Amino acid sequence: MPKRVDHDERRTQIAEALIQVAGRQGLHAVGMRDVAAEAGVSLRLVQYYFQTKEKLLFHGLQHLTDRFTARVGARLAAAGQDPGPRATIEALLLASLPTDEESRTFHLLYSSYSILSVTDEALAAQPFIDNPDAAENALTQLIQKAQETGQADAGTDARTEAISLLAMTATMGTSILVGQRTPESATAALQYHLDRIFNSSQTSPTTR
Amino acid sequence: MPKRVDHDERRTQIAEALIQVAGRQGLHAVGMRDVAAEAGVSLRLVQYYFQTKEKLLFHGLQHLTDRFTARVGARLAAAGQDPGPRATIEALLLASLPTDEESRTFHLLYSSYSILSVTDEALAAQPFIDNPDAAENALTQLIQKAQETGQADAGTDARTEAISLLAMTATMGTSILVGQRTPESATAALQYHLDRIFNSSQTSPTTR
DNA sequence: ACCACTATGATACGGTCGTATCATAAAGAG
DNA sequence: CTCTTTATGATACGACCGTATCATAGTGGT
Repeated sequence: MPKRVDHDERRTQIAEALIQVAGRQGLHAVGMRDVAAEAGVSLRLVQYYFQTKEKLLFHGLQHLTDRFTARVGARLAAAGQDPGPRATIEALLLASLPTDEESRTFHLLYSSYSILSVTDEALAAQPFIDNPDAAENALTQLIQKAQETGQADAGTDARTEAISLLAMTATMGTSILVGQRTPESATAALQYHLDRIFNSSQTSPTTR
Repeated sequence: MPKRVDHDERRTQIAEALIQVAGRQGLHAVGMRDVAAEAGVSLRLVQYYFQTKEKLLFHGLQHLTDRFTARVGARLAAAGQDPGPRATIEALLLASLPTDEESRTFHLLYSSYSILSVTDEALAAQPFIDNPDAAENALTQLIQKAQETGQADAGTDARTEAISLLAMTATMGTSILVGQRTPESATAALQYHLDRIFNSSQTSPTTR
């Protein structure tokens, strides 16, 4: 049966299997045999494409961030072109909340990787989010822009507010994940702060 | 050498060994043999006091929350009696940040347990924080009280602000843990919001 | 003084996991 | 059409882990 097959495609398929099973059992509990079974291939094949488990985990992480980036990008595009700073921020933040199965897996695995990287220096060396400050900088600039155009209260510290929004969103995501909070209440809390930061121009309907 | 020994004391000793080694290697990586070695006892003894690893983990978690509760209580006591709502909130929040080795371990293990409980229903069934809403309710009441006495801006939603402060603090803690943020910058962001919520009565000097 | 029970040690067992080895079927090159 | 290379399968190995078993030393009760 061995035809000439696209390597990258195969690797992607296996990486997605890893993400699937990790989302189900937890990242710590996935073995190479689980991944192989989930992908519908033999254990040997997983070894063939990723020589070691460590490399598989790294690639899976990479694939996860790629998919997440694409997802956020799609949400932004869905918000329309130039939807205004507030709607843009809303799209960014709400896209990060675990509201469906895919984003739930995203959040769980991101958190798992983060916690793992505290005690695993090999993982910590991996640049596992493109740039940890990228989102922070983007939000800061959006808020500053809104302040300049009078859409946002000029009296607030844009960077601190950006940091705060991201921090809140992260914890809200985890709270949703563990069942302590509903997506609705998390969204409400975020909206509360957006209402505070931005002047009362109405919310873009496409992002609600 | 077997004297009559206090069981609870022994269990505590072993649980602390678990916390120690888990803080070093990560919760997922601790084995019973590691715990035994860390406690300076034999593997058999760990089995003797905790029949199964699951029970050991549960007890370790329990012990962790107890120590954390005691720590927060000590911080509150150190803030003096009736230090005012803002100082009390400051003490609560800052006590949760991983600023020293002990609180660093606390935060790491709490986070690990939380993430683990998403995919481990036995852990999820454990009531692993006394009451998840206890801190939220406490903060809400403190803010409300300050609003009634004019110490805080009456125009804010006390509960949402409480939720937000706790959410921010949690993420800040993780950020400090992974080295993305310094304790100082985390504190500064929290102070920013306290300054916003509370009227400009100066901060209690004992908590800075 | 002896007995029964608590406390501790040494070691073994079955399972799983990551990895390695051996084998071989298919496909492109000449 | 062979031959080399790529792709896949079956299986084995050594390590480790949680747990169980067997043994025994010390101690309190009577």
